[in-house]
Amino acid sequence: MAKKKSGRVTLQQVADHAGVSRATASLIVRNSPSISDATKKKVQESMKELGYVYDRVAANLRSQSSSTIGLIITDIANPYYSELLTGVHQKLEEEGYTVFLGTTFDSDAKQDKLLSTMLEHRVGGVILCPVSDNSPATIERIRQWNIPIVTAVREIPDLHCDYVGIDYEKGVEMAITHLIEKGHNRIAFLGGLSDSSAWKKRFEGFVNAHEKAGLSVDDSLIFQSAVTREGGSKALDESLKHAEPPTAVFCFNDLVAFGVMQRMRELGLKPGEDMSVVGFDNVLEAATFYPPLTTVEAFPKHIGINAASLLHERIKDNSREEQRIILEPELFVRESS
Amino acid sequence: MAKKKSGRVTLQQVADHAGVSRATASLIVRNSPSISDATKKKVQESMKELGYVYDRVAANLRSQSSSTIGLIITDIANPYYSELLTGVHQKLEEEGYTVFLGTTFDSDAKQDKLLSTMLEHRVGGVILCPVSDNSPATIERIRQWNIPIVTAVREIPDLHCDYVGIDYEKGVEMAITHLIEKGHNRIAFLGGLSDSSAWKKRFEGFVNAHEKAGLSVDDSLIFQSAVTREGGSKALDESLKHAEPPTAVFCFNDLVAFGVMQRMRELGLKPGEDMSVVGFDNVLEAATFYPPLTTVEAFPKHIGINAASLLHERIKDNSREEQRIILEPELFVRESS
DNA sequence: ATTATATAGGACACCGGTTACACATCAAAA
DNA sequence: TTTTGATGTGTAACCGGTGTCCTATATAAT
Repeated sequence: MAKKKSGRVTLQQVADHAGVSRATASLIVRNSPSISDATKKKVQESMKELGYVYDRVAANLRSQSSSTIGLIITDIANPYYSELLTGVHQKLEEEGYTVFLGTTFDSDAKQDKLLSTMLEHRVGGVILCPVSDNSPATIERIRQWNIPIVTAVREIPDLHCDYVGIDYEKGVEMAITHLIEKGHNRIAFLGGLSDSSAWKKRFEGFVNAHEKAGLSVDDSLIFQSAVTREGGSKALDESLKHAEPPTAVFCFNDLVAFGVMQRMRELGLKPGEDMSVVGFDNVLEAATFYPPLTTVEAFPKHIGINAASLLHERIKDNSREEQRIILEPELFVRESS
Repeated sequence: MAKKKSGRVTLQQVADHAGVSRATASLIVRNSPSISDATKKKVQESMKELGYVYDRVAANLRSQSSSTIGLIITDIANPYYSELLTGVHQKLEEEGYTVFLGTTFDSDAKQDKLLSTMLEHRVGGVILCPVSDNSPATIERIRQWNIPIVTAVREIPDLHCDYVGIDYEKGVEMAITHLIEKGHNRIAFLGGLSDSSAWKKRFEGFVNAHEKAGLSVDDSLIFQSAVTREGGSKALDESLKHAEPPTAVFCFNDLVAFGVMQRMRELGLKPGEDMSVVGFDNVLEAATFYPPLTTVEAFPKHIGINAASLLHERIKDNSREEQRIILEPELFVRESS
């Protein structure tokens, strides 16, 4: 928060310099058609000469509009989110929005604060990748503000708003079915926390695939952990302590899978040979990891683009029917399985 | 850009509801000491009841201040920048700033547009990771605006402003000296474009290390490429066409090194055995790649934190002496060499 | 009782734009 | 000649806060 006695050139100064009124100058910056070419040119020259910089903030204040949107994600260190961010940026910059970025590190409190801050900054709307457990208070606040909002990646239960995500259940089912077809029947589920909705959806897919193959799920092969490389490493250790260790592991996401595979190598195990590993997300690194990771493409960039489009639509008409876009996942089989 | 006939609650409404003047209410949101506890409480209750949201934009307009800063980077897909971003965020959120993010993809035109947009949004200052070649026009514009600005990662020649970076020359020298000590004397330099200042600095380090060891640099072992995985892959191919191929390669950065190592495996070569590879940056992935990459730590997060601090200082006093912070690089020897 | 000094709160202009509306000018239509 | 309408520009209020200055009341000091 800082003071800046800026020597900012104002529209008034431009108008004075060009010998017109401020209103006329204003019409020119917004290139209104009802201005003669002569005055237009005259004023534009004054602008250049004085080094005029348009003040979008003042303009937005008066016109009750906004040219910014907020993007709230959980962690930029996760390439999944940086790809999503790329998608959002790409789409919204086309539309002339500038993006406020905030990261929650999966903390509800932080998310709450970010939402407030962004509102205070008059964002036109928000794309929110919610934390894993949202307090009812947060949900209530969002609902009351009635600001254009699109959730992405994770859905907030009970909050009815636009949403973009993929069919996690189906994605996991594809991955597990693939492992079962490869002959595995003791498949572990590593990583994630079972109280998050993201985990629950994945788990349903996990169960479905087993059921369709006539197998039953062994609950003792479920190992929760933080959704990080380190979490994956620890979860693997736990799973290997099992009396009858799994022959294949499904990881909550690619980050966890990387941790698992790294740990396997440390223990002298070869991913893909001694044990199959599949991940979820298909971040760029998945294809270049050694061995390349079998994983489910989760289209982060597409999610970003779609979320941006939905937000743009909603900003134009906040009362329209709410929309959900669920992208179809895709399995990429590589050498880790 | 969107219109929103917001049902925003204003300070006036709060004041009316509480039976005080707008000015008094204003003093309360800024918790001025000269307000009695009774009225303070009364007004705060009105705020809660009406669901008042502070309008930082209007406040900033009047007080000629800003609570936002702009961060301009070249590419979020590069983990180096996402780590830098994390550092910036961490520091500036402490100070109460909100961050506008923009990515240039190394295009001067895009950078120019982003700078304008951010100025129009009244940012209090900008942290700029400049594109590799800045047009003189851009430089002149930045200079004229006289806005608090800190450059990071790359320096802009002729633009005198605060800067945070590392000692690239020394970093490369450490890496090359390491290779020479391992017995290599035909070392290739892969990736990057020789007209960027970042490339030139690295090259100086490359030359210095050779000179100190009494070796001469073979210009035919320099292969430029885009600073991406694909670029690295192609550069490696080129280098292998050489009549007398190198026994070790130095890569412009880790991304290039990953491309190089991936390509090596495709060709049946083992990084670290058939050919040594070193990178630059030490992104998180470097330690978990297979084989783990020998590389020079470039402290992106620290750069971010330092840049944020410098910017904060400069915003407080734009006329102070310009500062440069050059961090010392550090070599991480791993299995790729 | 009178003056001095805080203390609490109000009135009003202002930040840099936009907008509704009024007004002047000039050409074409009646 | 008067009316009509289109075109181009000015006037003044307004967006939602902050800053400056001023007044009313209470308390303390003389």
